[in-house]
Amino acid sequence: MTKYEKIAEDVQSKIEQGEYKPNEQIPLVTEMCDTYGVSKITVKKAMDLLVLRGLIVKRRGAGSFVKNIEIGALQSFPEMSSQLSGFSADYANTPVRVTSVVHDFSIVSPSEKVADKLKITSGDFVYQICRTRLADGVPKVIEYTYMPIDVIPGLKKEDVEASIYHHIEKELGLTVYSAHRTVRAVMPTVLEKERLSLEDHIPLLEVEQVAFLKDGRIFEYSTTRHAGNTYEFYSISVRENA
Amino acid sequence: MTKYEKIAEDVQSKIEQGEYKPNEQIPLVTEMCDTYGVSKITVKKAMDLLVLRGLIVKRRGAGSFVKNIEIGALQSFPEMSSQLSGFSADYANTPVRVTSVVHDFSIVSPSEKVADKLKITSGDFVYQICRTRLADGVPKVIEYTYMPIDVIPGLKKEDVEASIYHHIEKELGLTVYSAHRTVRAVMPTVLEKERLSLEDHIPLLEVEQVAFLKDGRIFEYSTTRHAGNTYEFYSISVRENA
DNA sequence: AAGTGGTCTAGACCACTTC
DNA sequence: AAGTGGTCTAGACCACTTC
Repeated sequence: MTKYEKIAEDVQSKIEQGEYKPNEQIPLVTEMCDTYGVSKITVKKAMDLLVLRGLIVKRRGAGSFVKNIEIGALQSFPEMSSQLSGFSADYANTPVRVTSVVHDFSIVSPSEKVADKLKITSGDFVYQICRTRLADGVPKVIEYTYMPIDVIPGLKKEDVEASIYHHIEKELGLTVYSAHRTVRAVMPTVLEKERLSLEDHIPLLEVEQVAFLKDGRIFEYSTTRHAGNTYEFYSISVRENA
Repeated sequence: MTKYEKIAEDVQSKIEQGEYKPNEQIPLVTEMCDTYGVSKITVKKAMDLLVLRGLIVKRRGAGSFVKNIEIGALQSFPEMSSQLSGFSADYANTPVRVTSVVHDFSIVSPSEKVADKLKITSGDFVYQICRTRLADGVPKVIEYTYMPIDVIPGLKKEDVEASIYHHIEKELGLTVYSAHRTVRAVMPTVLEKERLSLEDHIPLLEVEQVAFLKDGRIFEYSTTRHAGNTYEFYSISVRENA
């Protein structure tokens, strides 16, 4: 772990512990340089991370301050906002038991749309996966996933039943890097309504995603449809020239 | 504009113009130092901006590469993802005419929930605004907005009929800094269905937002409900230790 | 006028990829 | 072994806020 990551963690934990309270000023850059024994630019880089996480605001000429937000929400918030680790990880630190019903796990030639999203040709093969994910037995979301078999080799039924991200990061040693998402409100199909055990007239939150590995390759095109009354999508936007 | 902003703009425009193509390597950091006559860390800062915008990936030991994405989508994408400028700005560079129907513009004591979101007491007053926004006469979204009158003084009916953000940034000289958002799928109420001229069984995308000024003050709590078939929410997530 | 954070440099050293 | 980007420093100078 780098120095700036350590400093960011330390300050974040002090905010979470209530040592630095909402609206309160945090120590000056120069003080932190002394405290942590680093240069100014390293402190700045650490604090920039906390700005991106939505925890502090910096005001040139005045100092840096804890944002006036729900501290209780912090534990989940920063993680939710990047959301690069999949459904299983959302519940990793909870007692909730995650299971999957696999409706489809096959290798097919991609449709034109899927090939276009994955930036492959229709001659390449892809995994086609459809799963319902359940939390403590309650269906939460239906996932439609496509992954090039060249990029994610060796995917097995067991992985699909458990966690695909585990296979990618732990078995293959690849790193999930970024995701481009589009979110919309939709109505379920008859089949989805049944699979999610939905009442009438419950909308779904659809998240369409193209996901990239650290080496720049696209490894996934997926559409997830979340039962509207049980899922929220979080996002923190910050001016670039913060 | 700073050096790193200029460099980021230059490289981004070269990507948009197709001079640097998807999957192609962009010039080395050392080359860019020569090209732009700056130090390494300035080039790095510029390229970090493009990483956050989802345009490039950087690979230590190998170089930096244009992401394999739709270049055509770029014009809208980076702006959409920060979305800090309101509905009017979304259409600022288009020929679309934005209008508003103001259903409510009053000053009230906030409910407990609103006071909590705005971090004020129920003794403070807030503007309570409900508007339907239309693009070329077609209703697109209903906004429910609350703003403390102390933070945004002098808001008038004309501002609410035109652009509130214009009043905030141009009249008051304040800067919108960041927003924390929660997105869900919901069904319209009977009234919303009428105001948005919706067919039966069309869901809405609800965006609940707490927005901050550069000086750290919360200036807005709003809920916007977008007609589901006409609105998409974009988001780019990137690993922090990119 | 004093104090804050922001930008930028030149350069040392390091982690990682590629060959 | 050679080449890539990443981290970090010490310090100069600047933009902005506060008094």
